[in-house]
Amino acid sequence: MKVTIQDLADHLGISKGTVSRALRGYADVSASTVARVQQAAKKLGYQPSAVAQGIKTGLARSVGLILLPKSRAASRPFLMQFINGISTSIAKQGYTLTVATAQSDAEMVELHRDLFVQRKVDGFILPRTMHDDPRIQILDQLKAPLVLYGQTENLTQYSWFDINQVECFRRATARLLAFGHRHLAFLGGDAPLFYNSLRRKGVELGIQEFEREEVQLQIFENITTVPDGLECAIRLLKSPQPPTGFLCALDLSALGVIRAIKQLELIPGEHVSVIGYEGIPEGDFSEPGLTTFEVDQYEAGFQCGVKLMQLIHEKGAKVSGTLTMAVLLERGSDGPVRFTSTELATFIRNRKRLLSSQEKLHRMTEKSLRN
Amino acid sequence: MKVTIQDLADHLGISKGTVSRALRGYADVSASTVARVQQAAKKLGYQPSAVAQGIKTGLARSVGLILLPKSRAASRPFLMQFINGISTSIAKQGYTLTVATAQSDAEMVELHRDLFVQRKVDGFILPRTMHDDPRIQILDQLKAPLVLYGQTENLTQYSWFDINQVECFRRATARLLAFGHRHLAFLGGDAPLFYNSLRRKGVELGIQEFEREEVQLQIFENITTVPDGLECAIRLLKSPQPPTGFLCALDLSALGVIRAIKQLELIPGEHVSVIGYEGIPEGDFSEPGLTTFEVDQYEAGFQCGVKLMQLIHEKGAKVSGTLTMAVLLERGSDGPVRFTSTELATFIRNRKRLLSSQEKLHRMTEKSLRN
DNA sequence: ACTTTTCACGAAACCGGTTTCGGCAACTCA
DNA sequence: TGAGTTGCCGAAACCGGTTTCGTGAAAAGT
Repeated sequence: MKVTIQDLADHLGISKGTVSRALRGYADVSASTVARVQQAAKKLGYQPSAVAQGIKTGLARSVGLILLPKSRAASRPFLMQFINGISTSIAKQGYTLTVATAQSDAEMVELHRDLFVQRKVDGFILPRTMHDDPRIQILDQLKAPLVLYGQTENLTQYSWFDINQVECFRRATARLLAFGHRHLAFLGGDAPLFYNSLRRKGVELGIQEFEREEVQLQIFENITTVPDGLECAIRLLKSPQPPTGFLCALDLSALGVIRAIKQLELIPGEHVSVIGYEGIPEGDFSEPGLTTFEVDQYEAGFQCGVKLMQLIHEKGAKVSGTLTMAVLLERGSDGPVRFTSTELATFIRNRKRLLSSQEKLHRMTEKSLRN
Repeated sequence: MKVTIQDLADHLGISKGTVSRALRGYADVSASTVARVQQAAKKLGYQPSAVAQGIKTGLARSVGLILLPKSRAASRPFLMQFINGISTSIAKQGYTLTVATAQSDAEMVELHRDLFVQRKVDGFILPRTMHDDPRIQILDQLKAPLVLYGQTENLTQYSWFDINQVECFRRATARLLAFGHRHLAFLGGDAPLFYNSLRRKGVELGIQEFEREEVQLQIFENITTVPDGLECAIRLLKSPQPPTGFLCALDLSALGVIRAIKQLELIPGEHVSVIGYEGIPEGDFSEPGLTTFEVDQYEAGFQCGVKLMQLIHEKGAKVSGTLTMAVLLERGSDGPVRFTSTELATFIRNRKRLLSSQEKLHRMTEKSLRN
């Protein structure tokens, strides 16, 4: 059924060693033999077993990506394009991507170890880097090649790729300040993850650089889902000193903030501004559209794949880090400030009363239109 | 660095054959030896190389999933959960998921062949089944185990898992008919894919079962993206005999239809009804929310994984097909009919004029509220 | 014409496991 | 006590490749 190198050798009447050398391109095989072997291989549909090759070379020709599907909701949106990017970049060298899922942080670390010692993969791509990432620690011990998607401490020791998130959030902050907002809130994401520090730092940097007036900043952490963002924003907006601009570490929480604003019968982008980060497709369907930084996840995966291939193939290859930018998508969720924080608080407090009268008027309008 | 079975055998002073038998659980190894071996294996961190195992057993302990990332936009949304499902179900037997991407249909078929003859994977899961699917043909030749996510011709020969899409669309159609809609449009998806026939059949069945009055149905194909849906709906709604209800094979096109409705200053769910299929997250952020059938992609992946494991391990295992239901998410994009098709046409034609007068009233209202 | 080099290939070791086979020692049974 | 079992393990073959080594024949050099 399956044709092996021995079958091919028998068919040609030569030794399997010669067949192998012919196919691997060694110099000490005559050109005519090489041609005969290649032709016969094609005819019989022979392709060397990656498994058998791997035993001698020590390489599985696969790289690993391990995901934590359930626990952190934020991991979902970005992954598919990322996977595509990795997989297309490594395909050029005959590599494939091995995807596994862990149910807990502990299992995640084990899985990395197991997959590597079982030689199922030759290296890893680590997304969602943490502070003192336990995956890195164990892979260091095993001397496993790895590329970070994201940053961490001791960055010079590793290859990594990342978006300049500090700069993104510095710009986002400067933007809101330029719009006249003076009361800002930063809704951070997963506190243990490194990205969160970077994004917060960007906000702080943006405020620090701004020297015209006093700026108020409130900081929150672990706001990772739409309900999180919704609830947090409602609380803040009902407070005596509500922020007029929200900087959200994640699009998902930003979408929650937009919902909160609308729940209070305010207009996002007009009464209150929101900026997100990541560029998930949902942001294009909310009303108004979410202003956010769009990350090219395909490119990120692609670059991570390239770096990992270098690490695996060029022994003693130097590690390298790359920082790129995300592009700002200006949609409707932010804009020039309309109220100061104090005015906004008053506006929200009086809103109920105003609303009822507006409702009445609106019903009148509708009726008059129908006739 | 890496500890092999020989290292372990030397360390214990026994032969590697005995070590292997001890770890594989053969009966002819004394209990005490088994214990010693297991203990030493744990201490030295020994795990057999999957590569070396594979050469003898002929199994790579991996299953393949090949994607076509770029060409068809509709492939994106559902995949991440699906991947999670596969990967967790096969993890129990020590299997991993190998994901590869092809850039064209032809390359896709080649990739399936290559991955299997190279023994990189032991079987495949095939999503997005087509009519006379070329992947199936080649894998049949190779006698490669496979599981379909979706249906196809000659279904009894294969293991497959699918949602009862015919029933979903029958119900969707019955629902719109019960709401009083009599002019319907079906916006089909990728014509070569099998799902498209099934969903269309569901619509036709729903209409056929309805015997009270005459129903008009317009059918379109290859409406797979938001812009596709938008453009198609605009055209239909501006026609003399516009549909009052849209049945969309894909959520993405349904979201485009909703945009079209709003672009014409109509209210989705009130003036025109829309129902989608799949349950992508974007549907929850459009306004109104998209009424759709939510597919449990995780479960789908999980079941496909289970079936494939059976095929690979139980030789001569019987193939099996499973059909489940998606659940209807009633959000706001559909509802009782308000206009007949003719009335709707008139309404749309007169809308511009009405709008300007409404605008005037609205501005008055706003002004009165501000003071 | 004889030696030296080059060319092209076969033979065999090797990679890290699994599995078969055979045999020694202890144990059972007549 | 001797023959037949049984338990346990080592030796070796094997899986399908890669790579090293050695060698015979042809080509090149003197």
